[in-house]
Amino acid sequence: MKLSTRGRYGLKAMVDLALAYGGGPVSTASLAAQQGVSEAYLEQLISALRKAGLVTSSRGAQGGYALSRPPEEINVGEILRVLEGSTTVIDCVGSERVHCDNACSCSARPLWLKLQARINEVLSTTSLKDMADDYKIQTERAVEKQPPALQQ
Amino acid sequence: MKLSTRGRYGLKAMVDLALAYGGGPVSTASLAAQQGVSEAYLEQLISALRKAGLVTSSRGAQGGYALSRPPEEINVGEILRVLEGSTTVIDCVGSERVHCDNACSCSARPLWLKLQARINEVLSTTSLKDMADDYKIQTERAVEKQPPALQQ
DNA sequence: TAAATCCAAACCAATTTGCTAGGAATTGTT
DNA sequence: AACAATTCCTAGCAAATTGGTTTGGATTTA
Repeated sequence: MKLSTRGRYGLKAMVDLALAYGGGPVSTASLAAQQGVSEAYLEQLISALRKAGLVTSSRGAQGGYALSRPPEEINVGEILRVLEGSTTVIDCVGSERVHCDNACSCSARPLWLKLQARINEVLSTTSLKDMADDYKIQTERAVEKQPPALQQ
Repeated sequence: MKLSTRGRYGLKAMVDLALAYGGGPVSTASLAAQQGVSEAYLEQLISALRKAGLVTSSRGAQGGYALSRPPEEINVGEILRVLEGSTTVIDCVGSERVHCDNACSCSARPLWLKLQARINEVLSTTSLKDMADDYKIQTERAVEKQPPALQQ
């Protein structure tokens, strides 16, 4: 039931893009640096997100990536579905109708359906904006506790 | 985020034991036959559940396994935790306090906590009795739709 | 034209998954 | 006492997955 590093790194990179939304494109180098993951690996993840239409890219010097839509219009479920392949806890409860020949007599099916419904609820109602906002509040609070930064 | 076959087979075996609760012990052979899984493999799963104290065993001929407690006192979370090792979607949100050095600055942490809370809610409030009851209703309904069985 | 960047594909090591195989110990039945 | 049914224990193994690295471009812009 674990999420893989793809989901973790990739989602956090998307939050970074949400925080930078409106500004210029962000390079993989800078995204990777923030998480301590290799640029090449993160590039693979972002590339998948681009193919799925969630981010746009601009090539060449000063290029990079940006969200293709405003952060409030991208939810976590979409992102994780791309990165993890699927967000279902078991194949036979997905919308893709993976056939399970004894679905109607499976003693665990009601549980899987209920569990998946709760998961989907969280994933579909949380947007990148929500995450970015949470993060801003979090870091603001951390700053308050720090001694004031030196003024230039 | 997928559950493994351990969780699926093992949990369904536990439901079978719940349905047989009060009667004599059930052998792995009969548990395995119902799911079309090998006896040897299912044995490993049940063995883990026994070591965790969820089932009791009686050796020798006519032996087998039984729930160690009434079905309403065993919840799904306990079972899956044994079979899958853990039911957390990511290590740093478990009760085991796996250290994550940037927990307080992680932009995804609020999401993981929320997601995990919903999952835990389902797993801790669903008992084996609930599953067995659902299953009984399900099969009764199936029987209604069938032509009546021959009377002896 | 050189630096920065995206893009694609192959390759690799380690781990996990999903089993199989074999035998030892225990217990009810005959 | 013999035996058949059963749990119990351990080891091994092939395939898939994970978590990357490596290589080699292709493209764009300062």
